Amino acid sequence: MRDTVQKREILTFLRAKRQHYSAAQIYDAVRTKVPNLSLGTVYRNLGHLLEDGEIISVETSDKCVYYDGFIQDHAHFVCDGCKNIFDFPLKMDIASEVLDAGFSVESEKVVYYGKCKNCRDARI
Amino acid sequence: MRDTVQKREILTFLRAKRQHYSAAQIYDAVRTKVPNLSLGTVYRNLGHLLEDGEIISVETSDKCVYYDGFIQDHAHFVCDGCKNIFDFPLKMDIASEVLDAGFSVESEKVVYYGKCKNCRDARI
DNA sequence: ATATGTGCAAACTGTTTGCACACGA
DNA sequence: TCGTGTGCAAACAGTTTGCACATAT
Repeated sequence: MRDTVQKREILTFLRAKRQHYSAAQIYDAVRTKVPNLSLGTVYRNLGHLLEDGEIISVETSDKCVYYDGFIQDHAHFVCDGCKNIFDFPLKMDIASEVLDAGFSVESEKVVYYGKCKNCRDARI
Repeated sequence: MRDTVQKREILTFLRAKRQHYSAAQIYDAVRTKVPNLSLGTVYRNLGHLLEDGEIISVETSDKCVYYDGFIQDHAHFVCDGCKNIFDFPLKMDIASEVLDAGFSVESEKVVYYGKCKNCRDARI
């Protein structure tokens, strides 16, 4: 896997803040650094980075995938109100039945849905 | 919410087996009962059923959503090899930090990724 | 030098929607 | 009857891909 400006800037952007971005948001942001970046390139790089485990993805009920440069195990909370995604620690044991069944677990995703404090208080 | 043949057959189909189906698979299957069913109707009904909590959805890394008529809390295991989705018990405490933060959790989704026993043995 | 990445645009795929008609209550 | 659901087809949005060119190694 070759080292290109595009890939480097995408990864730098995703690592800069502990937030979660769609491909389109990444495209818009990174284009300020790499003006004629194309969306196809964003998708291709996100694919590579996912495969290499340099980023993770969050599938919400939303129609698009969100990407996360913070790759330590953690759970996500998706707010029904403001649609923000929050990180939370993950203290979870893989159900022993999975291992008993002879399955090998490579990764796990935990997503909570509900209302964050702000939206709950504001009744959004 | 009105009681229609289409809705009833979709729900019956999803409840018949403890499996997970895409909208297209549901469409194909239910069309044997309701010959001129349309895919739009399938999507509209899946939307209603989800809202009413009569079914749940599983977002895998796949591009389409899978629907599940078994709605007791449980985790899903998505096999990288055969792409099958398996059910497992969910024994998980919501991270206390979520509640401490004043967030209200309405639902949670836990998905494991890896290889099921067959695919692991067969090295698929 | 050469294989891999890029930009661009077109293609693809799952999903949504507007409309006229059908049907459940 | 009247409001909601349906079938159909077209529209949509996110994502993928083929191609010719560029670039990292």
